[in-house]
Amino acid sequence: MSKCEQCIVRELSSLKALNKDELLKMADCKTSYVVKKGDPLFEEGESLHGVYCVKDGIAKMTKLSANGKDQIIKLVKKGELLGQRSLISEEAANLSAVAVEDMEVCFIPKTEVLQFFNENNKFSMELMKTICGDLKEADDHMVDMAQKTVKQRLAATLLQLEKEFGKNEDGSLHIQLSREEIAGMIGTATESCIRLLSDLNKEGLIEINGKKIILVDKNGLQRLS
Amino acid sequence: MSKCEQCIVRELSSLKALNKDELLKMADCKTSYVVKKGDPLFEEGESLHGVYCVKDGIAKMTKLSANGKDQIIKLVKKGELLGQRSLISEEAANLSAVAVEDMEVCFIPKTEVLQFFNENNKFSMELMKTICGDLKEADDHMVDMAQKTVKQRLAATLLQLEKEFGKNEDGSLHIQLSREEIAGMIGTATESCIRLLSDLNKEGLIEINGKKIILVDKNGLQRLS
DNA sequence: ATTAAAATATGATATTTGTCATGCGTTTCA
DNA sequence: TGAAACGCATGACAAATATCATATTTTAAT
Repeated sequence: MSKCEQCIVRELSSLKALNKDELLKMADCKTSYVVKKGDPLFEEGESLHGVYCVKDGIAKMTKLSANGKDQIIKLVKKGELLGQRSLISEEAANLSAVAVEDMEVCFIPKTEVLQFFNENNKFSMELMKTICGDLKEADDHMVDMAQKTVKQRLAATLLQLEKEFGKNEDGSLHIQLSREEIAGMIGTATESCIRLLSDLNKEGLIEINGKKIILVDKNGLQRLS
Repeated sequence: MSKCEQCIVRELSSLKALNKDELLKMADCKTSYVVKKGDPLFEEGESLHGVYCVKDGIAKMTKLSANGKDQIIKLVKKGELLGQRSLISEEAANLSAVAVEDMEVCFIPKTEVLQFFNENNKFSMELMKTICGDLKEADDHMVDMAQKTVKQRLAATLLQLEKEFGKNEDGSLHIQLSREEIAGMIGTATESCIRLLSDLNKEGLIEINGKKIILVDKNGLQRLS
């Protein structure tokens, strides 16, 4: 069992507020998993018995809409925690979490997290700030959803993907999503998404090579969004 | 200065977790306001120095979009708190709060709320649960925004308005919003909103008498949404 | 290596939604 | 009290987006 004390990604989440004793305790009760691309960590409606700390890889948080399409609410990357809200609310998961690329995660049981939460003020404050940040983001996102065109949302999403997940040496987005997933992020039909990507390509704002997408004219994309 | 101890609306929010001493302390430092319909409590970008407790009336939380339209994120009614997120995040307000009808509110300074938050575990837990609830709602709302048609969102919104704010003796919605405000809730153009209300009227699902709206066929609306 | 399945791409078309113009009744206020 | 501003309503049209069909390419499985 690896030591949480030496785990770097811990520094990126609320867990950075934990002290040495708490880290030792956590190392004792956590379990590590590997989750393959496409596999779920948990499903909407499931009741969670702890939180997941993402050591590596990326997950998408999705919700199934009435018409059968998966809407992607948020992408979660290395260092972030999954399932915090359900834990606090004492409710079943509102969203599903599915690996977008192979992941390494640690599962930390509910009892431990709640104990840290109750006994370590700094930790609870950090956790709250994270959730408040999610709320702000969700509100902002909602305005975009309601008021921007699909093309504007696509441009904004591409910029966000590069900013949040970086790019490869060849300049292409590091995170590789299917067209269907991109459509699920911006809230549109897959065909529309493909079509608009083609448009952006023709307009010289991006460059498409199969699954690889390069943002050629970021200022242009910014102006568009 | 009225006593918080005897204030009924307090029971409806996280403030119900406060003990007698804390309530006495709060009564000492709070200030009461009357806010007229259309007047703002605070504006997006402003930094808040406390939270507002709504004693009576309704406020809309809005965000101005790039194209100049006000998107309504949430309606806040008697018993709810305003500005909690900004307080925890230590950030400027992300949304504006404007009275939709005449309001009575109490302002509670930041220092007090933070002290309760740090010293009263039950209070902080309640506050967190409220914010978690807001987050869940925002996520759900986002899916609707992305995947439902304007008409479906209108139907859902009308049902929500009746459920949340009740109806008058004549069966009409108690809360009176302008067409522009309803459009701002569902994220569409005012004209589209008016047109779809007319449609629902013609289809016999609702009945319109000027500003009064009666939900005639709630099952029908439910099916639609 | 070959076939089946899935993802990507594009055209044609229907539907939804936004925009602009205009009219009418109410409210506001100088 | 009369003009101006505003909210509501509707038509005409344009633009955005979804849907259906079909082809091509890529990926996965046997």
